[in-house]
Amino acid sequence: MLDLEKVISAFQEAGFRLTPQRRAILDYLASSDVHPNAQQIFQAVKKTHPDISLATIYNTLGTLVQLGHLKMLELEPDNRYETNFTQHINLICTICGNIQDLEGDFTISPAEVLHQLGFQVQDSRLEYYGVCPDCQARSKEKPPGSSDSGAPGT
Amino acid sequence: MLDLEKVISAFQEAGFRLTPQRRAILDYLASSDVHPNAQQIFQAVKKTHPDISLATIYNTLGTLVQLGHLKMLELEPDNRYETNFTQHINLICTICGNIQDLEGDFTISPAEVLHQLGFQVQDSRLEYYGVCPDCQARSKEKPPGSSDSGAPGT
DNA sequence: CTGTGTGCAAATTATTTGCAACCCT
DNA sequence: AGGGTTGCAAATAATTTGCACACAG
Repeated sequence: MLDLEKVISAFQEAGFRLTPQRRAILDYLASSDVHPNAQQIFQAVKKTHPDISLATIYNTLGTLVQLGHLKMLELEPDNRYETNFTQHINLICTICGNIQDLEGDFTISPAEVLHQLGFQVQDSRLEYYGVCPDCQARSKEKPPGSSDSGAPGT
Repeated sequence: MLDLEKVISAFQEAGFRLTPQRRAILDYLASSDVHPNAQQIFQAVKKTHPDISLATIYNTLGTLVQLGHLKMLELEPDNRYETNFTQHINLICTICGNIQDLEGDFTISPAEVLHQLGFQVQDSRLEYYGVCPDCQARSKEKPPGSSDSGAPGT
């Protein structure tokens, strides 16, 4: 899923070093099709880097999210990360916790999902993230680059 | 948004008491069109019940979620709650944090959202929660009502 | 050398839990 | 009286941060 080469070059172009720890995290993300949380990544990377700390995991994940190569899925009780940036649906099993990607647009109905994949939809959640009209207007008042602009971050 | 009478009777039919604290929380939820988090509810209810504790807020919210009258929105850095159970889209502004409900089905495109509401979509998230095929098969092996059935939860 | 990145440990924050007192029925 | 409910405080747990050392450019 994660394009290792692209991420590595983007990483370095942005002025970040590709340390062994970061490389190991990237390798894990590139090799797995799961939607891991920080702990899972930590445990996996510890096998080859026993001294790595959770802080490094979080640092690297944060950097990857900033660079746009990783997406954070806010899911109780912790956050999970995914490398799939296509418009897709996450099918989340409320019993086993498994998350499956369903490629395609958003127009597929729960009934179709059940018919095609056997996934029984009980609930759904759709969110659009962006800039509301008020904040758009507000950003036009002050030219961008004013002193106190809050970080628009994700 | 929240149907006070319905919730109150459901509350009592389920064997829960309608205490003044719970009543105050319900009143707040019924009166506001925001998607509050626990802290906001806490602060609001404290005005009339200065001694109320956060634990009571969480208890009540949990009960309401169980009874199906409240929906938890997992959003960093904390959870928010909404009373809107219709199929709708949450428009979340990444600058001011405001959340607006957009009624309707899921087929409206980001371009349409921008055109109709002026909300500039940067990212989206769609999740279907339910039971995956494996877990469906597993539940058929043991007749329902076996000893260890995990709570399917939200 | 210089500064980025790391590991460690402490700090922060949201949420949960144990428990004694309380109040409704 | 009795059990659900509360407030308080302590416990959990995920994530962030401060800092000194390590290492790469």
